[in-house]
Amino acid sequence: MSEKILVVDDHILFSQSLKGLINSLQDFEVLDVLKNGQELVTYYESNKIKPDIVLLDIRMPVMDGIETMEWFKENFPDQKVLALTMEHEEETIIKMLKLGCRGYLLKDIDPDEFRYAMETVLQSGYYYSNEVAEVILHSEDKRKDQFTKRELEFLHLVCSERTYKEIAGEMNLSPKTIDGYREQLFAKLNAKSRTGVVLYAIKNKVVSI
Amino acid sequence: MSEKILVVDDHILFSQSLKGLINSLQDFEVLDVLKNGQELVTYYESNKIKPDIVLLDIRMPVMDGIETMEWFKENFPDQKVLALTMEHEEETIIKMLKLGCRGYLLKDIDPDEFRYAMETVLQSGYYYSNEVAEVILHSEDKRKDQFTKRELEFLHLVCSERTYKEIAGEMNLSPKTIDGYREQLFAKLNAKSRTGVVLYAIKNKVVSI
DNA sequence: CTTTACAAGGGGAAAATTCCCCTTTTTAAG
DNA sequence: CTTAAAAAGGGGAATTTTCCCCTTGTAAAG
Repeated sequence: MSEKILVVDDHILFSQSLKGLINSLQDFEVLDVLKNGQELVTYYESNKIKPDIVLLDIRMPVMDGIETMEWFKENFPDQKVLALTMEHEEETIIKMLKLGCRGYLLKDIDPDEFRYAMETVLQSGYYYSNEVAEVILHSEDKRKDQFTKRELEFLHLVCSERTYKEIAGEMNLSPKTIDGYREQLFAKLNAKSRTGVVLYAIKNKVVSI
Repeated sequence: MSEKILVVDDHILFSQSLKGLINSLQDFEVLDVLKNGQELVTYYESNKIKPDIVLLDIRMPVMDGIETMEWFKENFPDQKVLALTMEHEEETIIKMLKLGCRGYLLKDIDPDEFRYAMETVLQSGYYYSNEVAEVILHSEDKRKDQFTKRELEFLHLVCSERTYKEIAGEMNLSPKTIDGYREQLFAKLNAKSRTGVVLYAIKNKVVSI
């Protein structure tokens, strides 16, 4: 009896190719190939066969992987979902895992490991590649470097063309306090200029533009 | 007689899946699957069968797609190469085409169109998807707003923690000249601070981080 | 109780950025 | 030929950012 797989990825060439590969694996068959989270919601809302595993990309238009995981958490919290993506950014990995994702696969995984990952999830419920395990291991450490509420507020304003004086006005603070926050961010981010802070914030997706 | 394809992509799951799909197409067969430009150079330097088409990803470690195209231009200028990538950044598209790439495929192409693209390249030499054709059509317009060579050089250095004085040293210019360039960028980008310039450059993917 | 973290703030000044007024030379397009 | 663009650069100064030295008060944890 075949394990049923649903593939959700907007890169059609990839998803169709992957369908071929999965169908060539003994014990696995692809139920359908969907292009985004919205199509998946529609699929679940119709009386179609539910899959054993959902392979879910993250970067998709209309409804992305994170949003889709949020929907699963609320509607089908036990559905086994494996992220399958190029995104190896820590924040994304942690977020997906917290939302109940059973594993996180990068697209450079080889087909044997891919098959092993699916089998592991079906048997024990979770699969972590070495890279992802590293991220989880170090994520507790990283938490120590998180920003305070006020710092984060300041950081968002720093990533704009406002002068510090203007930022002080917006936050109802003295320019001297702003200078204090600037100093705190410099220390935390090992930055030596506002530009450095901005580059860090955007690069690490603390702030989006 | 089958058309011979070489797949160059570091995402193994994708490339192995794609191999399966291509091999399932009548008249096509995959010679080999390589992980980066360096592996491809090694392949060409050995006495192996040359492919009819190379499917080449851009973002790869060790030797990327651009570098690989440069190698082809110098060593096998007539080799038919199709870019196959997620990168829909205009600068990248133009660069690849200028280096002799016969077509530029995005990974959200469907398998039928994919097959048609390969057939078109084999027959007439070139294939452009609608999206890429748009880029080419508008790239002449855009050139009017493009940065000069020196401005671009400066812009990349601005998106760093170097002081203008340091940038002047790196570009072998006077700080007054740097100030001139700063002014030029401010005018072109309607910016009023270095932070504004940095935000624009990153947002519009003129500079990547 | 002490210590730490967070929030808010000060004095003073050096360094960096921005601004405002220009210049000359070379090259390419009309 | 003229004009515009690109490249390189200058004097001078105001504004902003960064730096270095601190402070107090509150809340939470040990």
